[in-house]
Amino acid sequence: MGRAPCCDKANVKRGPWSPEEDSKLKAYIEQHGTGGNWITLPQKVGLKRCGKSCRLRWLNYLRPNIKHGEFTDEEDNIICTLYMSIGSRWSIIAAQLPGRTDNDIKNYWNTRLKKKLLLCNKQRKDQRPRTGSYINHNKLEMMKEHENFFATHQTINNAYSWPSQQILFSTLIAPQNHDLAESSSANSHNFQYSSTDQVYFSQDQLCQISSTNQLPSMNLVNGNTCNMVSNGYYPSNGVVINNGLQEYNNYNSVGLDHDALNSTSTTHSQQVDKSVLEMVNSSTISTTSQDQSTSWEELSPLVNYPPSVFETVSPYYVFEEQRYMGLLKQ
DNA sequence: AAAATCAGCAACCGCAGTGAA
DNA sequence: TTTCACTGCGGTTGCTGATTT
Repeated sequence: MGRAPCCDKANVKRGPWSPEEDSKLKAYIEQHGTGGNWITLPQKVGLKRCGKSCRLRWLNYLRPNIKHGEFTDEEDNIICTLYMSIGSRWSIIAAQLPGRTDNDIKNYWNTRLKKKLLLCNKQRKDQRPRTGSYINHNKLEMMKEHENFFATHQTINNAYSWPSQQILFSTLIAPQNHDLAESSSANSHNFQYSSTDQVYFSQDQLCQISSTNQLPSMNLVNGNTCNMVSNGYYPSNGVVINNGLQEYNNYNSVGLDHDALNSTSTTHSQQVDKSVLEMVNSSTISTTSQDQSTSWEELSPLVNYPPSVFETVSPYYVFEEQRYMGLLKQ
């Protein structure tokens, strides 16, 4: 027994929207809003459409400031970086790209960006063979650097008192103290994440952390801007996820070493996001249909050890979801 | 020129989370 | 505490135009 359908499928129109339907829906919402109830909206508007269909049409096509067309390099970079770190959480990724919808980004990734990355990777493989000794040497160095970083940035790990205004930090690794996330349960309630892969920082702390970085800025909910932190994640095992295509050829990238990743010291391995481990273990990034699945081996060269990362590194990457959620509430 | 294949993308489906009753 | 309607999201489908054979 499944759940009841949201509408009478026999009596609703499906398929592409006509210009008339678009203008009806747009005019109604602009005048009256959604009323917080999509299910009853079609009836009010006079459309023979499912409420979910109306919602989708509005969010993906009709609402103001929707951006269609070519993605910029900067947008490519943001999508790549976030996908590599948080996976296919398209709504979160969309929150970083004003005017873009999650559906747009999902389609763009599946049809073009992924291929672009794979092509890029193939070219690199042809040009620059890997060596095991290089991997091991750099991993050790990275781990040492990482230890030093945390030793000198204790405020990041030990700041347990949070001012009221908070934004979400999502991390590739769980924070040193998982209670950080628990302590913000009221906020975490608003976001659908497990407590092990998120932690909240106040805006003050965020700006303090980001003050040394060199990456593009990002708009916060209150209108302030904050720079993206670092040029990649900085997980405790020393693996750094690159910030995208532009830096792609600048680093002596090495592939992710499965054994090394799984056998890092206990405290480190415990902090590696389990989804990453799953990807590594399965050697596959789950995408959509089977023929579109992407091998982790193929994409792993995006996981880099860029030497320059230590000059400006901060261990976390920021992203902000509330702007997008705000749009949804409009 | 026609058929087959591919690529892009809009739209749908169904699950999970949420909150009100 | 439970139930259920509703929303939001990610995965998937299928249509359409472009390209290749």
